[in-house]
Amino acid sequence: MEKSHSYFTGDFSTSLRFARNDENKSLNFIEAKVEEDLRNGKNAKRIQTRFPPEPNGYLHIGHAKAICLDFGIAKNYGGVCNLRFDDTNPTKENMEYVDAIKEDIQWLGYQWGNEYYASDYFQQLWNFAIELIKRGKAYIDEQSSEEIAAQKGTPTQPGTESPYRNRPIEESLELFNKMNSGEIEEGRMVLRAKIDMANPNMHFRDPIIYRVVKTPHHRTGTKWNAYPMYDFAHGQSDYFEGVTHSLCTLEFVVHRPLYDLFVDWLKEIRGEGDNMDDNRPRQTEFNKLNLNYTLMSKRNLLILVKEGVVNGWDDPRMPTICGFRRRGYTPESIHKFIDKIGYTTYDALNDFALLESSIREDLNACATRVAAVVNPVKLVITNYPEGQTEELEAINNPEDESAGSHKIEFSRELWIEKEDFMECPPNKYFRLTPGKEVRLKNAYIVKCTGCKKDENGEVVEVYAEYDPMTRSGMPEANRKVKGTIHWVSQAHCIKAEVRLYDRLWNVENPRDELARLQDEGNTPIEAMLRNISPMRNRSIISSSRE
RNA sequence: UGCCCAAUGGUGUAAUUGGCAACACGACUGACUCUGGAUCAGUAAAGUCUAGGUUCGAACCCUGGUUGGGCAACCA
Repeated sequence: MEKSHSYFTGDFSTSLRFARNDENKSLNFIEAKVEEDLRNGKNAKRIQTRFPPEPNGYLHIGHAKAICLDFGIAKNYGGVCNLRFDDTNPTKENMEYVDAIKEDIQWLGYQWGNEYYASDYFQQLWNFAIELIKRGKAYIDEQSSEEIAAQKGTPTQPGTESPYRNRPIEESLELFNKMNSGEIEEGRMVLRAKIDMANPNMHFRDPIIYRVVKTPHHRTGTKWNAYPMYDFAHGQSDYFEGVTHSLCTLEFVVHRPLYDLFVDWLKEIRGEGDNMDDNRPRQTEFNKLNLNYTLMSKRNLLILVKEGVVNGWDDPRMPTICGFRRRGYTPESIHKFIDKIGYTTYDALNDFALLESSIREDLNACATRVAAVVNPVKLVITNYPEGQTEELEAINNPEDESAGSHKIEFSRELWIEKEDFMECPPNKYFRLTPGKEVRLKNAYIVKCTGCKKDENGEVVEVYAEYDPMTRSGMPEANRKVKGTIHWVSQAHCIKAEVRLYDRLWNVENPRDELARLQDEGNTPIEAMLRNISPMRNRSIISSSRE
C-alpha cells in the first residue's frame, strides 16, 4: 500500500472565506466514523479519500456535495484526497469532460493530491481476474445478456446457474485472453465472478466483472478490448491507491458486500490474509442531493444539452456547477449550502430556497452594489440646469466599509424603474407620486410634479424638482423622507441585456422525468446599467435592486 | 412472499450518545427608509411514523407493524 503524503498545495483557510468556520457544529455520522477509526488506530491513522467522477458529463450541484465531503474529510483530518476518473466505459467517456470536471473542482476551492484514472489499473485488474479464474472464482460465460438476465432470478426468486459455470479453468483462461485480443465480438462472452446464484443480494448472483468493448478508450486507445465493470474496478482501485474511506451515495449500499468481498480476495492473493480487517478501504454511503424543482441525473441533463433545450452545460438554468457559476453563484455560497443540508442516510428532498438564501447571504456580504434600472422610465429634474453634470459618491457595499466607494454621475435626465412611480398610489406607497418627496439614492431629495402619458395612457416621462440643499452629505439631506429609489443618469449609462430566468422544471420532485419543463424565461430584457469604469471582467456585482 | 436502508415543525438538520426537542430555511406580523432580495423585533408551526417492551427517565435501546427509498444495465 502506498505511503501517506500530504499533497495539499493551497491554503484553504484563506481561499475559502467560509470554510468550516463553525467549530461548535456537531459531527456528521461520517466524521464521527472517521474520528473513531482514528482513535482505534485504523489504517495506521492515515486518512485518504478520493473523488471518483466518471468523465461522461459535467459536474452538478449534487457532485459538489460529494466533493465537499471527500475533500473536506481529507482536509479536516490531515489526509489527502485524490482525483480518480472512473473511466471503465469508453463508450460514454471523453477528455472534454475530464477537463471540465477538473476546472469545476478547482473553482470550488479544492486541489487534489494525485490525478488517477481507473484505467491506470487495467493491468492490475486483469492480473487479478486471471488469478480468480485460476482459483476457480471466475469463469467465462458465453450466454447472451438476455439469457444471463433471465437466469439472474428476481429479488424474490433465486437465480439459476449458468451451464458454463463449471467449465474447465484452462478454457476460461483461453477465452478471457481472446476477449481482450479482439477476436471476440461485443456481447458474445463475459467474465463472471463465481459467487452465489441464490443470494438474496442480487449483486452476488455471479456478477459480470469483464465485458468486451471495441470502442477505443480515451486514454488507453485500442490496447484493451475487455473492460472491467464498476464493481470490479472501484473497490480494487481504492485498495491499490491506499484509500481509507471510500465515500459514495446511498444507492451503493447493496454493492458494499461485493466491494468488501473483492478486497478480501485481493488481500488474500497478496498474502495479507492474516490482516483482513485493517489496512483496507471502507465504503460509507451518504444521501445524495435532491433539490426540489430540479433534476440532477446526468443522463437527463445530457438530453437537455443535446436536444438544445438549454444552451449548453453551463446554461444558467442548469443545476451544473458551471451553470451556477454563470448564474453568479460563488464557490462560498455553494459551500454554505452544502454545510447547511448536511450528510445523513435519509433520502431527503431539499428546498431550492435554501440554496438561494446561501447565495444571497454571501453576495450581501461581498458584492459591489451597482445601480441598474431594469424596466426604465424617464425622470426629468425640471429645475436642474440642462447640460450640467456632477459627480457624487456611492458606497460599494453597505455591509462592508472597507469595500470603499465609487463615483457616479448625476444629471437632469435620469432613468428610474417604472414601478417606482405611481400616479394614484395605494396606502403605504412611499415611492414617487405627484406632490410627494422621495430620495434619489446617493443624490438629492426630489419632489414629483407630474408626468406625461402617451395615447394609451402609458407613463412615458416623470417630472420632479430637486432641492439643491439635500445632496447626500449635506445637513439638509438628513431630512426624513419616507422613500428612496435608485436611478441612473441617461447620459452616463450603458444598455445591458438582462435575462430573468425562472426554474427549468415546474414539478416539485421531477426525479427522473424530463417532462414538464418551463419553456419561458429566456427572453432578453433591455436594461440600463450605470457605466462604471474600470469594471473588471466577471466582477461580482449586485444590482441594488432586482 | 426476498434482501438492504430510512422515518424528528412545511423543508433540511441537531439534541453533550438514555436526562427540559434546538438551529437554519420558508411562512406570517410589525418596525425601519440613503434600497430592502438588507436589518431589527416578534408570531405560528413537530412532542419525534405506529403499537408494545426495557428504564426513575426513551427521539435515542428491543420487538412487531406502517410508510417511503434502493436492489433483477455486458452503466457508474
